[in-house]
Amino acid sequence: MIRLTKQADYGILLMTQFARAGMSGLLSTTDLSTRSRLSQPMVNKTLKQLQRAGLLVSHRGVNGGYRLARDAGAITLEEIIEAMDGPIALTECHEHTGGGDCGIKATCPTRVNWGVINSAIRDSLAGITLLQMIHPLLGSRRIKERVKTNPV
Amino acid sequence: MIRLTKQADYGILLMTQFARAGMSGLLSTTDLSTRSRLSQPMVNKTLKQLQRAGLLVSHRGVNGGYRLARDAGAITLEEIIEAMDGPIALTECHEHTGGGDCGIKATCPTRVNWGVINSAIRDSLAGITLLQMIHPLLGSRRIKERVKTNPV
DNA sequence: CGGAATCAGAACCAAAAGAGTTCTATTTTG
DNA sequence: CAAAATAGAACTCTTTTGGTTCTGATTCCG
Repeated sequence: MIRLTKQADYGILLMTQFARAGMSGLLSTTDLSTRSRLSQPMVNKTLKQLQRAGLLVSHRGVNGGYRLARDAGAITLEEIIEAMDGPIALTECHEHTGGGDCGIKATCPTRVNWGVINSAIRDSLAGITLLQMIHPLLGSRRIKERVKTNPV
Repeated sequence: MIRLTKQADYGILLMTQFARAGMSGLLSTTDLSTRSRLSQPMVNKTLKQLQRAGLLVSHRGVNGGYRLARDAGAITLEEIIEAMDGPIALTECHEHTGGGDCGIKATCPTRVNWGVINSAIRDSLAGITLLQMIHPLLGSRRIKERVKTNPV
């Protein structure tokens, strides 16, 4: 089953909370834990990962918390998912990071197609911003139209 | 990490072998095991799943084997992947089969977007046929162009 | 200055999923 | 009937995922 991990799901959920709070909204782990009904340790872990990926900035100490590192319109689903789950690539031989090598890379006849497929999927996710996620009707109408008129 | 399971990978690999053999090519488990360097039990398991999904037809008995149920141009990656891995849906609440229900389905603000994203990905995979997979340069040039001019 | 609140990072454990093998039918051919 | 092949299920081992816990560092505020 091709599916996002729960981690990535949580990441997106929490990021939309930040998006609603705006650039200046500083939210702590406990804030978000009550808002999202996720356990505090889970929220904590997730936020730390998003911070390490540069999507959130942190402020320690009393009254600390996290806030968006960039405007919600400049953060895409692709970034959030990659921050949580690692590179998006359906096949190992096409990871961005270039790790896998199946041995027949140079001559593999289907390799070229996989590259295209992977980037199609990445582009789909890179085309959705946090801002669009919190304005579903507006965002999706635009996307739906594009998809309908331009099937891959 | 968003990734195909090995099962799906094997499924695609074996299906391309059938595509090369043509509609009338009858291949047995042992044939494919030697061709693909996969273990015989693994090939066996994979082919059985593809048969159950209606992508291959089987012939039992001596000199038996499998062959394509349809023309290679009429079989898509989406079908193969769904046959092996189950429904393609990044989020549980959007499975084709309508299983998951998170409880806030009716009001979930990001639900609409996920539907769009999922179908964009499904469409990407439904747009690639087995025939295109065995003619990589031809197939991918066409797709690449579409993707470039029409980002989702 | 000291304690409380908050983030940082790593280690750890249990549950679930994935990968692969084995075993027992059933069907077909010669 | 024997051999060759698929059909289907069960089973084990490993890896991944989901989640918690523990220790340490930083900042604010009385």
